[in-house]
Amino acid sequence: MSDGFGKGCHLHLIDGSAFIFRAYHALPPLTRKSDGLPVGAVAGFCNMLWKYVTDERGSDAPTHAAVIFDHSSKTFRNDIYNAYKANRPEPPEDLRPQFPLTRDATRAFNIACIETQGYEADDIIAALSCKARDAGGAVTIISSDKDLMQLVGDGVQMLDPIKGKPIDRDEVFEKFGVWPDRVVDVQALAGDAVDNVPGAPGIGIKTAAQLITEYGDLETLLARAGEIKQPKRRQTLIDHAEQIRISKRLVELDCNTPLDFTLDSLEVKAPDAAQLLGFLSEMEFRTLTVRVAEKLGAKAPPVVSAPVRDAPAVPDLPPIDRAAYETITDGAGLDRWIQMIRDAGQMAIDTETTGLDEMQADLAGICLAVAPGRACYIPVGHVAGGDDLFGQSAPVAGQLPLADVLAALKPLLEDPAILKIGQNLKYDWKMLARHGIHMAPLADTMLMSYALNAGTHNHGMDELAERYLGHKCIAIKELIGSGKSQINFAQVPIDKAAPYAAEDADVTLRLFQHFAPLLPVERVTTVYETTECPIVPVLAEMEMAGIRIDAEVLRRMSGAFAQKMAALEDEIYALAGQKFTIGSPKQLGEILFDKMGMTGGKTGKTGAFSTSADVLEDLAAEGHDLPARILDWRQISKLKSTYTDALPTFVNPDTGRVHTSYSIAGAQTGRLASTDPNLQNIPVRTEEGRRIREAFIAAEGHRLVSLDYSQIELRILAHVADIPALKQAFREGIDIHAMTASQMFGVPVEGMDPMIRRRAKAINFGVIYGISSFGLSRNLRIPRAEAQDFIDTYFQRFPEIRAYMDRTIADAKSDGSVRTLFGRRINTPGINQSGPAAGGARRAAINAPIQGAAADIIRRAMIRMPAAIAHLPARMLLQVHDELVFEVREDAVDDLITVARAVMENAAEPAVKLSVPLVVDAGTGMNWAEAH
DNA sequence: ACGCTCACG
DNA sequence: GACGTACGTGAGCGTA
Repeated sequence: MSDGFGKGCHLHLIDGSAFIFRAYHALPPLTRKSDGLPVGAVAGFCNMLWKYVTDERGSDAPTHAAVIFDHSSKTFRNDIYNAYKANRPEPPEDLRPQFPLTRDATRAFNIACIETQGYEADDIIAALSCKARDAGGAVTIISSDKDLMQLVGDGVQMLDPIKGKPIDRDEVFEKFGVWPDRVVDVQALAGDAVDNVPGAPGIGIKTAAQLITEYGDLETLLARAGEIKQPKRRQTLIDHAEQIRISKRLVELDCNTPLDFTLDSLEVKAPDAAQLLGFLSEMEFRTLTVRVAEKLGAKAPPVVSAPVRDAPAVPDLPPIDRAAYETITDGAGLDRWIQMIRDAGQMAIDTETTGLDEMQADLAGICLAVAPGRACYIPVGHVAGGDDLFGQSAPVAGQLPLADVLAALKPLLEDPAILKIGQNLKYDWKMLARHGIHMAPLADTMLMSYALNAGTHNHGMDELAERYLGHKCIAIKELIGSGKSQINFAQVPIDKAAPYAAEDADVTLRLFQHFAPLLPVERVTTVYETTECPIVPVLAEMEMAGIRIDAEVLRRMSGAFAQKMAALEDEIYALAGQKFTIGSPKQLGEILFDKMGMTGGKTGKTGAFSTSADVLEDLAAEGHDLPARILDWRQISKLKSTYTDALPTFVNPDTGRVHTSYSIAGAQTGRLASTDPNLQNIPVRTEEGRRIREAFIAAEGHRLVSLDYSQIELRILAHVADIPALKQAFREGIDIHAMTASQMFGVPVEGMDPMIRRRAKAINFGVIYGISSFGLSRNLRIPRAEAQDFIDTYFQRFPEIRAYMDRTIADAKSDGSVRTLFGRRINTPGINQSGPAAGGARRAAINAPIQGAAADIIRRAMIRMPAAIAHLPARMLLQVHDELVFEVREDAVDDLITVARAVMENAAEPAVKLSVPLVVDAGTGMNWAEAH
């Protein structure tokens, strides 16, 4: 062949079997809708291949590629050692039929698909690597299997497909303690429980590496085993020499595995659109089919029936056609649309504005849609491109006046018989509220997706459109650019803006039609109707109210902090013996650990030293001064940059107040999140930090009132896990942590050692988070075994908690989701993973119903609050997860506390009758520090 | 853009 | 038998 494999070529070898198992464990057990064929692993496999194929690699792109599979479980290694891989469990029932399908998938992607009877994939990969390397080419093995690491080096590298991280000689050395050419020796000694490679009993990787390093290689070691000093180790090696040699043959990969094809035949070919799409649609992978079709510029074949959860069959809709949208520039056109909306009884609406801060942005236009494909754009604020000499831009001619448009739409927008459909309607609600329009009733596609899909994916419109409509929206960047040259939406020419804007309304309407029927099917209608939608106007009003800030106080604090930091910096440089960037963990780590030789481990990921407060506190406790000063500096620096410096920049010049924005669908559990600025993490735990709250002040003649739920998550735990001891303690109003300590350690509550109570408190919190002995030991700085003892005692004393945890995990596994008391669903797609990720998914699943129920309760309180306090000169300003902050005229403080407390304490009812009381603590003052 | 660190519940 | 671990967030900084 003229262009045969050789120098300059790059061969990619994909470990297909590993892909399959990873896909199987990462995904819920999907089945093909039409016949129930299990296809979850195939789906994951295809997604991974597609991601691999579309990955941009530039000059590193492969010229040749193959996916290699294990042919069967019996290989030549079983002739060497018949127990080889004997304790491997059989593959799960529903995975087996998927093996041949993954081969079909590989061929459909037009990638060479290789397997050989009697050999493992690893052997074929080894043979191909050797052959390609000898021909002068480069090889990348896409796998993280440690058994393949012996092949690394000399033009052969590995690539971890999950982390996307190359594995080179250094990584291999880190793992095995020897270079790749001696890896088999170490493996032969250490053995492998998973593959049932015996090795030498009692010798692990560490010892093996040490021995090999000392003696050079395995044969030398075995020959000179008699010289080993440690008697036990010496005897082991002598007694098991044969077993070790067999082990080596088991782990050693053979470059001479027969291959019945040439390297040239592995040349990379573009996928054949028809073949690939045919396969994907036959598997009924709707989303992927659409995505692939789009990328290949082909028409997606119809997918007859779609996978269940992800994408139910979409009714026949006209395709999205941006040319079909109208631009409304005259009164007659507007009237016609108003009539259409009245006839339809619903409208999708989206406002286009000059910025993202809805407190300050101006309206550029409004888009409406009444049916899929029927959408319009009403420009009202577009201006000519460039600014004139005075920084003013001239309005573009031919637009309807803003006031006229709003006057015409107001009756519709406030008509209780017309449903307003939007994506993130809080934004549009606030824009319109500034013009005196109070939209109702509302339907929000973002919140529908949140009710259905929390935990599965995010809920931005572009993502939803791609996922559920198979449509890629115009990116806003294409219109307004990005970075320094970014313009605002009003400066976009109307003919460019209209298709983008109208498309948003069209897409929103289509998403609404997609989601609306799913809410009852998935039993999330109640959550959506009672805790998602009604919170929109409540939050909008809170955000518009804002909170008053004393910027002068903050500025003074900044000045004081700056002085303190300067002094600390001098001290730090002196202690370190040099100047450096204190804020750089990298430089700090080098100084502490390399230069000054303090002891502290590296972290896994980047290999950098950890300099977190945890580590520095330990060092400080050992008597080092530098880490202690660094901790001081960090604390001040944080307070200054994040709070005292930043907060004044958020003061709105028109209102003189700070207006945060709450994201309703941001957190997976139902909690809100606060941004721009985040007012949910204002310091409180240290005295110095707490003083920042003094700058949050009430308006003239007013007070701030803070009401917060006491121990709400533990109370919920007591209720849902049905723990009699805990419930009774809450009913009797006794100190819950002291009670726990008393039960665990058998000491009386009276006169308890605070240390013991602290431990019980840590365990109580640990339970909510899905406790582990490791976490508890770190938190309490006690040995792991001791932490484990505490946990054992705790579970013994409160067995209901263990039962609750097991139940929750089982639910998550069988349903793919967990629910709160109020029916909120949080999906748990990672729960069936294996490996380290599984632990995290399990803890998240345990925590979600508890944190989520607390979030539901305070949401319910917030929704009822405006009506409950309407008769009082008071308004709700902030929410901090279990706390509500109000601004009240000073003569109405007591009334407000009485009313608001009642609303909060009864918020679970009537939906849920809790078996423990909810208790709300109140505080009041001129500022937030006093009130909290 | 990403990781580290740290503020909150 | 090892893995890496408390749950949920957002912001500022340094580094790439």
